[in-house]
Parts: sequence; C-alpha cells; structure tokens
Amino acid sequence: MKSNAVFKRAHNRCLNMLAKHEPGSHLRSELDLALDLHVSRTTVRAVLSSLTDAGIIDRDGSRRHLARPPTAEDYFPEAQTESVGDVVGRRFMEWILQGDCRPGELINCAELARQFSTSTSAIREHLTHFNHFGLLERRPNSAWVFKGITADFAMEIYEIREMFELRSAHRFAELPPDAAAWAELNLIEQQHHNLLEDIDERYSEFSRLDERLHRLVHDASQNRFVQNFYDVISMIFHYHYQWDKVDEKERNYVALHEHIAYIRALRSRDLDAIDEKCRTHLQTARKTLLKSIDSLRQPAN
Amino acid sequence: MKSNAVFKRAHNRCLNMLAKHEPGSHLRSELDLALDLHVSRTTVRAVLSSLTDAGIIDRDGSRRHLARPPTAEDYFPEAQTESVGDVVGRRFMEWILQGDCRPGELINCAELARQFSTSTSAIREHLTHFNHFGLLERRPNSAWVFKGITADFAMEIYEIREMFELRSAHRFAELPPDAAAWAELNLIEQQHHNLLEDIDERYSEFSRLDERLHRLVHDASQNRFVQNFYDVISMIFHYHYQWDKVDEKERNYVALHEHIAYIRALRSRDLDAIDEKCRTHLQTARKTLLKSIDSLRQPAN
DNA sequence: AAATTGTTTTTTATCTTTAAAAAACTGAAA
DNA sequence: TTTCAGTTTTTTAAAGATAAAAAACAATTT
Repeated sequence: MKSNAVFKRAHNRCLNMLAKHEPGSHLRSELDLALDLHVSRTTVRAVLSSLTDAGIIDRDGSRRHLARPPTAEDYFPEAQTESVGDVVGRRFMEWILQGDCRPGELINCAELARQFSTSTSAIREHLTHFNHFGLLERRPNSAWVFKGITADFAMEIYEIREMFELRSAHRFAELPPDAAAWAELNLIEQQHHNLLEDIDERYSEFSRLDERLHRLVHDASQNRFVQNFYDVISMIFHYHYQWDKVDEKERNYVALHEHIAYIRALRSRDLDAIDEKCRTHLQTARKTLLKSIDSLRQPAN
Repeated sequence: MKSNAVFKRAHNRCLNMLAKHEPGSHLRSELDLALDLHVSRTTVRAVLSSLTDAGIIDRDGSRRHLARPPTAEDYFPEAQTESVGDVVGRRFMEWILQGDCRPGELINCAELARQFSTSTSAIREHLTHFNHFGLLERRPNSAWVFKGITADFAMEIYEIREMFELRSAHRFAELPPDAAAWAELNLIEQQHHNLLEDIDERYSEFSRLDERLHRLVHDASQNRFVQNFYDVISMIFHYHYQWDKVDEKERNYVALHEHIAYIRALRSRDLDAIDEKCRTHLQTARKTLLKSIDSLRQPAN
C-alpha cells in the first residue's frame, strides 16, 4: 500500500552514523536519533528494532550498543529508498525528455499509471505539480494537455528568471555585512576556484554549485513567489544537466567564470555591475538551454 | 461517490436555453448542444433523457421538441451544481478568513475533511493547490503549515504583481492596432463609465470589471508564468471583495477613476504614463488590501 | 457522404481503505 | 522533574474501487 521508503532511508542513514562508531559504544536516545534523521521516533524505533534483528545493535537493559560494524549488505538498495512521489516525478520527466509525448498531446493518466506501475492517484497528484511548472495544462473537466519543453517554454521561463534574479541580486547587495549569506557566497566562490583547478576531472560537479549560488541569491528576495519560482528553474536544470552532455565541460568552464564575475559584482555592491554580470550569465544559460531543447526534437524525427 | 455536478450544471443551463424557445420548436443536435454546454455528448444525452422524463421535452421519431416551458422547480438547486473541488476551495478560504487557523499553525487534513464533510483526498489535492498560492507550506514527510494571509503575504504578492503588470502593460502598448485586445479595452472602458454613472446602485459590480481589465493586461505578456500568477491575485481578490465591505463604494469609485486613467495611458502607448498610472493604481490597491488584512486580525483578538 | 443518434469502452473524479509514519500519552528511570 | 523507552491513538500516503463523464465506435437517418 504505502511504501516504507521513509523507514528504509532512515535505516540506511542510521547505518552510516553507526559506521563511525566503535563496537560496544552506546547509542544516543531515540529522540536524539529522530531529530538527527528527520523522522519520527516511531520510525527510529522501527529502524532500531530491525538493526537489532540483524545483530548490528544489541541491548543491555534499556540502553543499546553497537554489536558489530555494519556491512554493505545491511543497507537497503538505493532504489527502494525513493518515495513514490519522487519516483513518479523522475519517471515523468524521463518520459517527457524521451519524447514519448509531443507538445499538444493529451495525457492519459491511466496509461501513465500502468507504465509507471503506480496508481492513478499518484499520477494525478504529480500532474497538478507539473501544471504549476508550466509543462501541462488542465482542460476543464477533461484531460490534461502536455505543453512541452519547447523554445517558448525556455523564453518564458527566462523572462521571469531575469526579472526575479536581478531583483534578488539587488536585495542581496543590500544585505548587512554580517549576514550569513556573505560567508556562504565566499565559500561558494572558493569552491568555484577549487573546481576550476581540477576542471578536467570534476566538471560535472558544477551543477550543484550552480544550484547553490542561484538559490542563495533568490533567497535574498525574501519573497515566497520568487523562491517558489526557483524550484521550477531548479527542476528544469536538474534534468537539463542529465539530458544534454554535449560540450558539458566547456559550457561549465565558461559558466564558472561568469559566476565568479557575478559573485565579485555582488560583493562590490555596485548595482550596475551586478546587472551586467547577471544578465551576461543568464543570457549564456538561456542560449545553452535553447540549444539543448533544439537537440531534444532531433532524435524523434 | 463522484458527484454529478457536471450533469446538474448542464441540466440547469439547458433549461435556460430552452426557456428562450417556443413550445413545439425542435432542439438542435446532441453534438451542437454538447459544444454549447461545454460537456460531452454523453452528459447531454443524460440531460435530455432527464428532461424527457420531466415532460419538458418530447420526441417525434429521432428528433426532439420542447413540450412545455421549464419552470423554477425544474432547476437543480444552485448548491448542487458546485463540484467537490470548488466546494473545498471555497470552504477552505472561508475557514482561513474566519480566522479558524492562525499563521504558523499545523493543518490537520483529517479534521478538515470531517469539517467539510468530504474525503481527505479532496483536501490533500487542495492543499497542494494552496501551497502554490503561497498560503501553505509542506513540511517534509510531515504536516502542512498554514502561512496565513498576512501583511508579508500582501507585500510579497504586490512586489511580483507590480513587476508582472508593468511588464505586461508595456507588451500591451506594443500590440498591433488591430489586435482584439484594443477593442476589449475600449469595451471595458465604456463599462467603467456606465458603472460610474450608476455608482450608488451598482458599485459592487466593480470587482468583475477589475478582474477583466487586469486579466486582459496580463494576457498581453504572452507568458504562462505571468498568467498563472494572475490566478493567485484573482483568487485573493475574489475573497477580498467578500470579506471587506468597509467603504466599498468609495474604494471602488476611486479605483474606477484610476482604471480609466490607466486605460487612457495604455491607449496613448506612452510607456512612462503607463508606468505612472499603473503604479498609482497598484499602490492604492495594495493599501486597501493591507488595511483589510489588518482588520482580519481584530475580531479574533 | 455527412451528420446524427445509439451503444460500448475508456478515463476521470472522488470516496474508501489500510499500512506507514507521526503524535500523543504513560509510566519508569536517571 | 526532566528525560527516556514502551504503548496507544491519530494522521498521512497511496493504493483500490466505482459512479460520472468523456471518448470511441457502430448503426442509422438525412
């Protein structure tokens, strides 16, 4: 019925924690573990009980201790730790990107549910989600229309992104000097330099830095609509990085330099410089996305 | 299980159509009626069959004709024509506006389902909807937090609204002279004048004009995110007009004049004038909303 | 042949159900 | 008296079930 992915994720993370301790050492209280693992104590108890059954922990009276170090076989496979929602979201994007559905086509919930081997309820929930992302449209008491990741989509998303990011960057520049964001910005810049030094090997780590930098800037907006909108961007990019690997190293190299210039402009608090560097970077990013979208259509023809 | 509100709405609308015809006159084809009533032919046939049972229409061979004019009793009561989704949406807003839930409080789906006498599924579906409206936030694998219609909410929504509406208004000014939007704008202006002439009696009709004017402007943006965002505004205003009746006539009088100035600026295509009139109006509107929000808190204290 | 009605199949909206997870309660121990 | 583990209750996530509505197909009339 309901998957126990929450339990399995907590189980695996608990094993990670235990791996850092010596056999014989005592475990912390159930409440502490619950807070650490971001689950309820009920779930922690289920985990502890399964770890006890596996002989990994043991109890003397009311306290528990590590009986043996966990091994690779004690972990649940990665695939089982994904919640139904995440699976549907991922498979839906894959389905879109593989061109199984063309812009303008109607979406068949029942068919998708079958294909993703889940219930129509789960599908429906995610259709409303993607509706809000501008990828779908609901026809009143009728089917859903797939609008597609098209050039229009990219243009529209970038129009908003530019408005929002420029506004947020200005707010960022106005942050008091002791704001935590400045420290985070410095840290992010340092990581840009580190990445550049080893670009040949680690270029694919750029996407995570990209997300962190832009999210940091957007958060300065203090506006829930700006922040929510970044979720749309973030999702598109998450998949974009996976679907288009052409020239990835070169693209990331350019983007890293643009980021560094943007970060410096932010630190200078010079609004004109910020606008210029931000616009330059977003224009490059838009071009890249448009090119990738163009390439999306090719294989299916 | 599933309510037949679609059928009942179609039934009532069909009666309205029939009321315009003489007894004995023939009905159009099922397909024609389906297109008119925005439902499937299946539903039209269900309606026709129930009208036949009620003796309102009759058939000679394969064609149908009006047997007697419909009366008030033939209609389904208004309340039964609302879909479950609409009911939940409405009751949820009422619940918020009555102050049954304070900002920061957790929302209990099961409790709401009980209170609204519907299922938790219907509630869940609407929570995701209101999440996207910035009124709620989902705590990861946990409950929903109500964020509230607060001054922050109004400030944030107006920050975006101003950005979007100024951008859209500029696009509007660039529309070719033969665009249908200009004709609609003229029509809307005329209706503003008509309303002003009878302001004492008809002031409450302003809200529909307001929606039409701003929607028209936003649609010129040709951007789905701008258009979707207007749905948020529209929903808030829909309820705002109901919850705060203080000085309604005076407020609407002022807004009508601001609208007319804004419309004239749009027609002049002078971007500076547009910006000025648009800003003026939005600032007034924001002030009004903030004042109403302030008054929301009073009764509960 | 095109349009229309009759019939069957498919899909959607929404309720119900239930395991998983969270929360609340309770008594024991530090 | 605060903190913990044990127990019970409540709530949520997600599947399953089914009437309503749509869509597809077939037969008939114009």
